Amino acid sequence: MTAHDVAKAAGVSTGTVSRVINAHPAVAKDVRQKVLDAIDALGWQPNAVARSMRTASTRTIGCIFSDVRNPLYANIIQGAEQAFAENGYTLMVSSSGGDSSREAKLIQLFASRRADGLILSNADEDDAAIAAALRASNLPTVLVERDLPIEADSVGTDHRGGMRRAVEYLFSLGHERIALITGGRRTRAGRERVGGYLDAYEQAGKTPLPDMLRLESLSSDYAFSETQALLGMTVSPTAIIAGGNLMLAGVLRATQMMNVKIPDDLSIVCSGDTELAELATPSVTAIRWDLSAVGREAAKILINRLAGSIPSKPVRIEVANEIVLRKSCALVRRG
Amino acid sequence: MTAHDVAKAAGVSTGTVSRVINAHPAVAKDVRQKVLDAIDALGWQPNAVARSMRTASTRTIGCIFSDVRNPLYANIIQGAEQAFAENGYTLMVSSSGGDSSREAKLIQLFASRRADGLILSNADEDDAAIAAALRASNLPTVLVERDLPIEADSVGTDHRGGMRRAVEYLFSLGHERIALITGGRRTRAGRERVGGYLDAYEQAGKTPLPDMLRLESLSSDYAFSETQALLGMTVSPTAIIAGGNLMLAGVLRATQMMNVKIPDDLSIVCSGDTELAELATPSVTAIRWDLSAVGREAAKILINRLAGSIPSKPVRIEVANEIVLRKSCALVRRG
DNA sequence: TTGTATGCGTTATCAA
DNA sequence: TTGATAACGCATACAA
Repeated sequence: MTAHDVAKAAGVSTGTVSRVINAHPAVAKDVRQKVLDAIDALGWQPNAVARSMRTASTRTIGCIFSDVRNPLYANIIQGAEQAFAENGYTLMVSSSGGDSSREAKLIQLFASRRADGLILSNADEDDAAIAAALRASNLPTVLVERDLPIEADSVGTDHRGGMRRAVEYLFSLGHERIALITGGRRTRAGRERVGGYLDAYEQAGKTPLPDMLRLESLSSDYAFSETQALLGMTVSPTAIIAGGNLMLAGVLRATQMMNVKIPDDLSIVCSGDTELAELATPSVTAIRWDLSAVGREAAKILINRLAGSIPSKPVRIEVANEIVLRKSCALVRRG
Repeated sequence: MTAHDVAKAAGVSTGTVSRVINAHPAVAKDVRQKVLDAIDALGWQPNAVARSMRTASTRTIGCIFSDVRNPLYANIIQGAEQAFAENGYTLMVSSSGGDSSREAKLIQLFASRRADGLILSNADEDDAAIAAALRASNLPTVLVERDLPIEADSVGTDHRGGMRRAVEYLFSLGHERIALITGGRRTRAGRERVGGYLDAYEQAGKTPLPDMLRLESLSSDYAFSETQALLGMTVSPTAIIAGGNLMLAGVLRATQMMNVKIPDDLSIVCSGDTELAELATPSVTAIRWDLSAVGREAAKILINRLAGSIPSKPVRIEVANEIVLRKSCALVRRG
């Protein structure tokens, strides 16, 4: 079933069929109707592959994240998909498992599939192979929570400000020994979180104990083991910040196992709001932002960029965050 | 940059270039090397669109779920993606928002994009437009947790058995008034859950009170309002089963708000294990199964079907489930 | 073993 | 306003 069949059925040429489905103005009304009737009768749909071949556009966007199961990325994907779908784009998604070399391969894969653009949140900003693959692919790219040495648009949230306010809030409750468990040292998001933490200490004229910083991984398991280690110290933290939305689970597993009373013995704040934070007992104070909006903004930028309707200078969008006060934080115990 | 450029650089014809990248045996070793060198030097990658045009295969699979943010689907997608990626397939994902007419459009979209196959978990099995679109598309399809009047492979878990065992477990604790809050009446999964519940009652020679069944929606909000309604009844349930993995949050919101003591005042079981079930206080007994395996099995079936290595008769795979006993269930209070 | 030539189903250019 | 025709980049049948 091709445009040729439709043309024959409607008694016109394939060119006219093409003009009709592409809403070309120069088609007589009655001819147009004849073609539409034939399309209906035959149930023809244009072959998108052939169309892509001719137009050099697939209306397809490649998405690369470490893991689509992470609600952080699932929400971003959902927001992006909605905006893209409204504009006739389809999303190809892939999980890299946080493997940088796989990410480079995926960039090449999407390039060979002739995606029109890319949404990328890669594992390691310092891996030159990623930037190189991106440059070689020549694909318009929106980075999510990342910074790379290429000309690319980017979207993210203000992790630095959010973390600074979280620490300041804990200061206001009298906490001084605030542990930060997080990862992503080689990503903008990770660096900003640590930066915000240090900013708060510096502005308050305080110095954090170095062993309060646990910066090696964003995994739940890491949060679990580091929480145990922190709480086992002779000078242990009075508050823990879980800087990554998978980590609260690990912190809670550890505190439940060790029978630590929240917030009496320990205050907890997490970065990234989840149902777990809301419904845990006690509920957990969180740094929250609109994840769908991150995806939506990324999509909007890419759509506009592909339409040529924004200047070549890279665009940066920051989605605001806020602290949701719940019941996991209390005044630090004296003595 | 095309195969032509590579051919010129290597001093061969495009046919030879094609044979090299497709591992055709009839290529001399030295010629092969020359071509590989040229490919390397030029950094050429075959255009997948042109290749698809010629081979009538895109090595692309369309995925249609109600919402990729639902961990149920996110996990399935992840499992499927892994198996597909290993076989050179790329996933196109889309969320329908549970809108049947959008699902039909998505089926057509993926058909026009010439996906090689489909993974589908649609909202309403009774909507004839879905089956019609599927038949018209002629795409090999694997249904996930669904049954449709078409010849299609399917994957799912044993909801009937899982639910039956959950009810039997509650019987063993002395519960008689067990409420079931769930939805998906027009899906296999939903019907099986209700079937399992009724099976258990029948086998025990008991009859459930009709108002213990709340079967209108799988949403968290529905679970919230129905839990409130159930607990407000004069003859209220002593146990609630949340039959859908988004629903536990709604049940917990309601019980927390109403200050209901779990498990003293009420026992809870949920279908679909989550971090929330594990880490809530008390932890919640759950019907659990391997979600990635569901996606992986769906992918395997499709891969084999596309390779022509399975018989035309539809394949059905059932992933086993089990009940994880936690602390949300107790002996029913007498008096 | 290799090259040549054709066609996949569109869109777009050019002529009529 | 419409039709004929030439690409798009690859894979493959056929010829050599």
